[in-house]
Amino acid sequence: MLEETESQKEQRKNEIEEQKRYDHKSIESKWIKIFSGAFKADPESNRRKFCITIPPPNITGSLHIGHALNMTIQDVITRYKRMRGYEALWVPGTDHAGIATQVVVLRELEKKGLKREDLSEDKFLQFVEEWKQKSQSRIREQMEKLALSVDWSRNRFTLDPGYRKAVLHAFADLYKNGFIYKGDYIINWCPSCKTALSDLEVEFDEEQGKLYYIIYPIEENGKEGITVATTRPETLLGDTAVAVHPDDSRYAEIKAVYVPLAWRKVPIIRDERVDMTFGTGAVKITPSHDFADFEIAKDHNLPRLKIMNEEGIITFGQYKGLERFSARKKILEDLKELGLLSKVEDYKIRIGRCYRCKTVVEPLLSKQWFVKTKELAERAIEVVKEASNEEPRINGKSKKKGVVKFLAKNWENLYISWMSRIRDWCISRQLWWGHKIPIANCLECGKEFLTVDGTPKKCPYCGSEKIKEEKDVLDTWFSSALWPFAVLGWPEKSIELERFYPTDLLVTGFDIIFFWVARMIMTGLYFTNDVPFRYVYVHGLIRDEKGQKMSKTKGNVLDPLDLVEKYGADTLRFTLSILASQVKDIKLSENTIQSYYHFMNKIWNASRFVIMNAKSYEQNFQPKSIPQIWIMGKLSSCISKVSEYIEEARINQAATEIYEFFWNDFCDWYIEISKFELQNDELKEEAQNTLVYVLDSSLRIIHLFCPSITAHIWDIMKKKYNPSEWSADIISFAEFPEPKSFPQEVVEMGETLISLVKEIRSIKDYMGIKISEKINVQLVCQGSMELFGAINSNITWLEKLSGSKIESCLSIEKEELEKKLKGQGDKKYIPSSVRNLLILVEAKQEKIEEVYQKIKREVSELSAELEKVKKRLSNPDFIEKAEESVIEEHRKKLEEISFRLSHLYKQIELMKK
RNA sequence: GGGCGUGUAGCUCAGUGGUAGAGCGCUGCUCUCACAAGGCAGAGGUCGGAGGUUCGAUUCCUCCCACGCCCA
Repeated sequence: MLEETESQKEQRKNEIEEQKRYDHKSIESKWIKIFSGAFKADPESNRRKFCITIPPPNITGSLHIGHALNMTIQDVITRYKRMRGYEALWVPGTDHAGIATQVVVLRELEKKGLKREDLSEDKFLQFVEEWKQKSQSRIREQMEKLALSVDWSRNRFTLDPGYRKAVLHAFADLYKNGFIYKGDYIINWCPSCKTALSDLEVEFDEEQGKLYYIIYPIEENGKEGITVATTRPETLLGDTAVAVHPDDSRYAEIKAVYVPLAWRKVPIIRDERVDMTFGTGAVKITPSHDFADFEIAKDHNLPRLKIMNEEGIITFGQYKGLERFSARKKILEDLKELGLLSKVEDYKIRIGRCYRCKTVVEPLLSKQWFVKTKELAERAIEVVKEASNEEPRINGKSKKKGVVKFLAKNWENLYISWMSRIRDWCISRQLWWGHKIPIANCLECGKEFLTVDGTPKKCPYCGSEKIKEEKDVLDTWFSSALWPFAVLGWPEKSIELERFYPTDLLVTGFDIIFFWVARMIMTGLYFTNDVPFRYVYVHGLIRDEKGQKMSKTKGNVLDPLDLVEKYGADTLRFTLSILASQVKDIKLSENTIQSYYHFMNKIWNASRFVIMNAKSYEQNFQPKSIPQIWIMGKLSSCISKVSEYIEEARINQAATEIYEFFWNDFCDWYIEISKFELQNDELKEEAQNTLVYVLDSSLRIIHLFCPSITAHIWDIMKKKYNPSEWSADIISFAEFPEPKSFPQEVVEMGETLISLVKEIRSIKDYMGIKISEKINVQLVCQGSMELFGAINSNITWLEKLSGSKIESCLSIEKEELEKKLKGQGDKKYIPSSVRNLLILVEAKQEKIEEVYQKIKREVSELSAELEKVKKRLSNPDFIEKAEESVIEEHRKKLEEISFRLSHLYKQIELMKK
């Protein structure tokens, strides 16, 4: 797949060697093409499987930065599993998003001067079809630019023919088994979208409104009666009762009142649900236009009277034809005139608005289809509760089958509490765009029947051809509830379903746990008798740098495509990964993204160094020097940690871990040290091997987050070194690195040597000595042969990196030490230490005073620390109860501090002389 | 009103029952042949407040304060 000619080889060589700066553009455009065709999963392979289905983006437009976060998380985990040897399938797709798409498309048409009323359904569907195709190709392009490892051959859409089958099958099954019913019910109605909305599609907010006190007279056209308080006076036209609390003595005598303006005589009913303290304690009951009233009316057998139509226009009496808010005005005027409006108060009301078009939602009585949820919810709660004590670890060992584990407990609680209060789910929508409800009615015998198998011409009961099909469509969430199994071929017994279901992980934002996650679990259990996914990872929302929600109207959106263009997908993905936290929203600014571009540049340049300096590579090598063993040891612990974090879906931790290893350990130290090893004939070869090995492993890890840059460099390395172990064509299919073990004491020796360099640099700095200026240093090894040997065998880089001339000895005579500290001629030494290594740094006479202050401060800090440690160690409870390792650490620390202090004290004394 | 979450360096946030971390910003030095989008060295925090558990709390518990979200 990646064969190349000699001239291409030359070009490649020049590219990495000549390009001093990382440039994402050409690299990413090359690799996203390769990635887009590379991840076709094979159901027939005999690897373990790992499967994710994407939360399908709506075809309302393009992807926003939240999608980028969501998809990055999925990709990191999928790529990890794939590199760990799993047959990984990540199914992409899109959602038709009934109401949302209809709103957007109608808006588009309005811009062209076309109104909904002027359109036929067919015409509209044609427009939507065009829109869909544009939107889908835009989404695909965006996803490809994010370098996601999805299987494009299995791309799905919630309204494609295969999916339609699944939806029909599901509806028919639920219908036949009595889980779907049709009924008159009060629902949320959007007069602008002209459709029913589910409870979840209404957004409630406190708004400033008014509370109106209206007198309901006892006599027709009278002035005396019961005063009721309401926030929606226009609904009084539909009142069929006034309710009071049974214990409310104020109204005990009154049996009936007249509804003003409508002049309907209605009973006073007594119901415990009435709040005696609200308003006057008497409330109007409008069964057809209020949820609570609907319930109360049902229990008291009150008539239901509809006074408003689907467009929010009054259909009753003298107010007929008035829009609801103008009707309110007119009714208030009329009440005032009659003296029946006794008071108006400012009042904060909870107003529900349509989540798509923000129109004030009207509770309305209407005929709708519902799914009975109680029974379905019970099982869906069970499977989450059962997983409650499982480890939050993907494929954790003790994971039971058939349960769903939320990877953060708080979401689990939220899910359970919501599911326990679930109401029947209104699934019919009065839209053009969606799955038509597969039901028809016979106009002759009046019976209702399913039309799942094509449209029947006749009624199956009486044979009449006069039938009427349902016009309503299904709630979008009805079809997306089937997503995890429908995309795998359900209801067919496909090989994919067999092999990849139940899926392993769902990654989603918390805002759709109820809309979607809960419903998938319910339908999954019902239809497949299994959970749809084993783990749910819930991530936060992306906000702008001020913590505000991003929205087009606020103009604070960050477009992922813009960001990819400017900084590259690798940078964006790494930034999102390192910021991705399981509990909190993410505040993202462009500045942050920019700073991680530096990391890409670092990867690029470190790779340049390795590729330019390592002429060959032998994978099976034994690191020789302390720095080599040190970096290999650090790499191993980095690998272990990253693996663990990924499996716990702690993406940010994993990203931080590799970032720090790569930059701080590999670049800042090992590469610097290797510059000297490469000039040493004895170490040269192993240094090259170490460089290539560590870079290779690092790239494989970073690949999870930054696919293109790592694939690009790895490809160059593969062609250059091509060891037999690198069998994969591209890094995406290479094995994830495995940790190896190295002698701990050597790794620690490496740390000591590095600390020594840091210490000398630091001393030089506060003495005001330039980096380029060399100073004399004497190291006293306190009798440790290992230390003495280590210093001598690493003397070249120790001297170069610390900017000093080092002399070392095993131990030093007391007199000689004092002589050095007191000074001889104009030479005087300053003591310092690292672990048990005494460092004597030659100081110039005129710098001594500057150093004195610094040492004094250090002494006081160290003394305080020493006291603390001493106190703790002399506490018998501590010795008795603390863990042995902790005590040991404290002892070591005590030793180290005392060692260090003793020299500093001496210095201060001597300085005073 | 109920529930959940958050409060750590100037800013954005990690993290942990045993000596406080990163990035950006800031100060000083430094173009050393992978990288100045770099390197080196620093300044800066009683980890929101008060109690409690513990040998030991920034971490666990309780209460309080502030902010945010969800539900009524």
